[in-house]
Amino acid sequence: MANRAAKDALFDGFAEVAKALANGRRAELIDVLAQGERHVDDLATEIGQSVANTSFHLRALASVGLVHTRRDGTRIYYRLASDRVAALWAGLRSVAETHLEVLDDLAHAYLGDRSGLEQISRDELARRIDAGDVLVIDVRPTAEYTAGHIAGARSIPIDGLARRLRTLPTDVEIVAYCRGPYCVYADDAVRLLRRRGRQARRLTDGFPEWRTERRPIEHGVPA
Amino acid sequence: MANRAAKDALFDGFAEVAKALANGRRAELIDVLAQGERHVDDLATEIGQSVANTSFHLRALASVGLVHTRRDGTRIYYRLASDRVAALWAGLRSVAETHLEVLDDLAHAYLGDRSGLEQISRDELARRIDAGDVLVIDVRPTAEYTAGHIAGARSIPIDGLARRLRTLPTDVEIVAYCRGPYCVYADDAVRLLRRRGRQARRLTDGFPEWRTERRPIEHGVPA
DNA sequence: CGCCTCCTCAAGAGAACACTTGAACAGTCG
DNA sequence: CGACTGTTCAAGTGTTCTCTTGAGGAGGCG
Repeated sequence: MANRAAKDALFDGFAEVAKALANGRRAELIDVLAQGERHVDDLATEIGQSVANTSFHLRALASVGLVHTRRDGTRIYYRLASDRVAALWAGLRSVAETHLEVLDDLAHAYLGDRSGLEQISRDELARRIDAGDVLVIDVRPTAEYTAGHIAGARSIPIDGLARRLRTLPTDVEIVAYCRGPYCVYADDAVRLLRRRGRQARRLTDGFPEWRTERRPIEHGVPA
Repeated sequence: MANRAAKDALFDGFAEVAKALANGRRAELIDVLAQGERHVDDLATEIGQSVANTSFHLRALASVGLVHTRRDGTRIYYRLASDRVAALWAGLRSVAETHLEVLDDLAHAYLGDRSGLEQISRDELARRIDAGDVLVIDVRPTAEYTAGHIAGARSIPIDGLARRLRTLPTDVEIVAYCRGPYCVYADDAVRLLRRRGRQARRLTDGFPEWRTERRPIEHGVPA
């Protein structure tokens, strides 16, 4: 090998990027940021860590260019650097799902039993939206809805779903969606709705996948 | 958060896969294995490490399911678990290329000046192969050619190119390819050929990308 | 201008990682 | 069956990583 040191350094560079994803808390951050930008305090609560530690992890992500920041008043908002990062995160999940044996157990421990949980694909949901015979609810936290949501979806964060049940029409099927296939919010929503006798399914994956396919989205605060 | 411990464990699971890629030597192993299966001794030479250390890294990759093994005689061959792993590796490179600032410098230090190096896309190469007015040479080590190569390509490992120059026709353009965009073999081949007055270009990327697109490939030892 | 909020930095403890060396193991082939 | 080859394992050392605590900015708002 003519130039071993330079080759090693180059591949160490690629490894730096992998290293940024090689921590569960940073992976959670990426997963949340794939929904849209958020500020540090918020992210700390989201991943259940101290603000200092969250800031530290965000710096680790920023130092290899995976996230960018902007300031708004006293707050600093972080966002993914590009769709490529979201795609890399999706690829990582896909590989883990396919090849990492323990992942099934881990997923089952977190998600619980999904056998009675009916799902709907992005394609079918798009058709149903066009037909107009479906109510799409976004059960993620409000901040994520504001940062971007499926066009026409209504924001009903999972915490407020039970209370707001009576405001939902009874004559159409309800489709709930959240962050992605490993997010429990939509699961919880569908289970709750079905217990109350509603016709409900969850979108198989979540908002980032919808956006990545360039399907119609909207931004802005809930009505 | 209802179930913080289970969620953390799940994301630690995803992070395990990233951790497997989070080392320069393991990244080199993935890059080589994306060409096709290889045995441990061979891989150790390829990445410039001891056999023991290489075996250790391969175990790290195997423990998260990224690589599989098979035995043939006294040798054990490692291969990527699936195309998804190759795709993840490609995604990682793409993100690093786009977002990691130092990568340009690292790449330049290893690859040298590419300004005078003419490239050809996969699409165009496919058309030229159909037209039959091009000679495609595979300048990777023989083991990689044997494990799989572009249909119709001739195996001329870079070490033997100068010696075998006279066996190449002078009336067609030559296209050299190797492992991918960060591989120097094809660069060296094109530079050598052009110094000798031949018309030569390199394929922009390499064999794995060609295979991923399901373009025609062949297996087997050089003629 | 000074206080306040939000975020980052620095130091430190405990755990995990990378690579080396030398020994042990597992098949295979004569 | 015994020797050999190719591979893995185990122990050890120096380095890097994670998270905590408490102090130190940066910028806005009263």
